[in-house]
Amino acid sequence: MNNETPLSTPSLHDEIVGRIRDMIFAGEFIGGQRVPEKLLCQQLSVSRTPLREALKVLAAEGLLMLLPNRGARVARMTADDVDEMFPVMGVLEGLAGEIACNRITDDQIDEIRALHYQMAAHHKRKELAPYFKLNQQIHGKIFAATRNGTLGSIYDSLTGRIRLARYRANFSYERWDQAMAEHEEILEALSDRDGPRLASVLKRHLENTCETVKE
Amino acid sequence: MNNETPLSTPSLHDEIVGRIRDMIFAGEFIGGQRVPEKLLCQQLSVSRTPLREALKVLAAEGLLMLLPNRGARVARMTADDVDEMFPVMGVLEGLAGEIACNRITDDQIDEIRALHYQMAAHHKRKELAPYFKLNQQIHGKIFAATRNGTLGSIYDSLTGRIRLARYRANFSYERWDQAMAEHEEILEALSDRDGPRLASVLKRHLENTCETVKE
DNA sequence: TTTCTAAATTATGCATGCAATTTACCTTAA
DNA sequence: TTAAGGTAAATTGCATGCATAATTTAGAAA
Repeated sequence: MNNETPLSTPSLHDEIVGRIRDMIFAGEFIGGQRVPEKLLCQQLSVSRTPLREALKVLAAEGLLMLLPNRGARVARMTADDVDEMFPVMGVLEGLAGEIACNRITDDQIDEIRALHYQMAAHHKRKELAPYFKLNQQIHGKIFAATRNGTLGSIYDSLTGRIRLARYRANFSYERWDQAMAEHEEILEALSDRDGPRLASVLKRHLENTCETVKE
Repeated sequence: MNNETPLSTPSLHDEIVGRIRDMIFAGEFIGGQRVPEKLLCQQLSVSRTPLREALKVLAAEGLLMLLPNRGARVARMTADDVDEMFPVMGVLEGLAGEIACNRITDDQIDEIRALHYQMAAHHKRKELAPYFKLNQQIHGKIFAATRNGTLGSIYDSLTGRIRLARYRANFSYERWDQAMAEHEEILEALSDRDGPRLASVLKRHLENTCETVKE
């Protein structure tokens, strides 16, 4: 028994859900291959019951496929799936932009501005990974500023599933520069609290992202 | 052991999820009161393991609240929750209208037309329950016509949660007439495959619905 | 050597049992 | 009579065990 982490008292299965989710995002079992319960039990040092409960939840989230009597597989995202998701993301981002402009506080704008400049620095130095992380945080903060939990959780779920698609296929520096320019505009629209403009920039920005993701 | 229903072979917990969902929608345990596992086990004649798996899934869907060591409760929808959900529904309906107009087949329009006239008949006779059912089916068919599973499942999830709110508070016949008129327009726009118009009608229609639901 | 079949192994689905936490009840004191 | 405390019952969380379905492996025939 290795004590990787104590797995503190409150609700073990929730903890497990989070851990497996992280493992999925870390790409630990890509390829849509079978994930034996026993193996996960050993890795997380829990028994099968809470593990199986966690698998059900993750399947409901769309991160896993559960085939009856045939175990769990990481959901594989097809190009069609991604095509389906982007228009939905588009209207959600647009709505988030509108609402955020009405509700965001000055402090929140400052936070986003800070992240933005950090991100710009990473862009300048062509540091892709930290750029992506900041990018994600900024979009997350915009959704947080809407103070609409429903909107936020749907967005999180969609971005999570999109992360399953192994992308950055035909990534180009040109597109990256474009994305960065769009982010400048996003920050401007947000500072001006110009809802319609923010919505339209976000939508355009997403279409750009979509093209990048879709190879 | 009563054999209420055979619970056929393929995946018991899925069956349970569906059944409990139906029970929730049927309003069997409203009020946000504790739902003892044992009781459900008896009612569904299953053991606790698959039942608990089902509860986790329903909690992930947002239909149940799971308090650690304190059992499951039906999620109670506050007015704020509904306020959050409607703008999201709005953009989703709008998007669905746009996409549906591009993709819907003549046969699908005919199906919706048939449902529409049935619904109109129920409206004329002031038969509320069948009206609601048809209404729901029509909106469902519009989403189905988009052939966008992501969009459809998010919509289903939201409508499901809205159904938890005990509404028809200040229902008025005037509003009902208005809703019916909007449905006429919906059918027209769909027949003309006029995406922007359909999107705008659906949005207006939803705002009307929203007012009705929110008392 | 290849392929088909069948047994053995493994994994999944569900039921049950035990420990821990919560809830209900009852006693006791103010 | 009410409030507080403690004990008992019930409920939840997790582990384990057994039955069934799936997969792998071994063997035999072509």
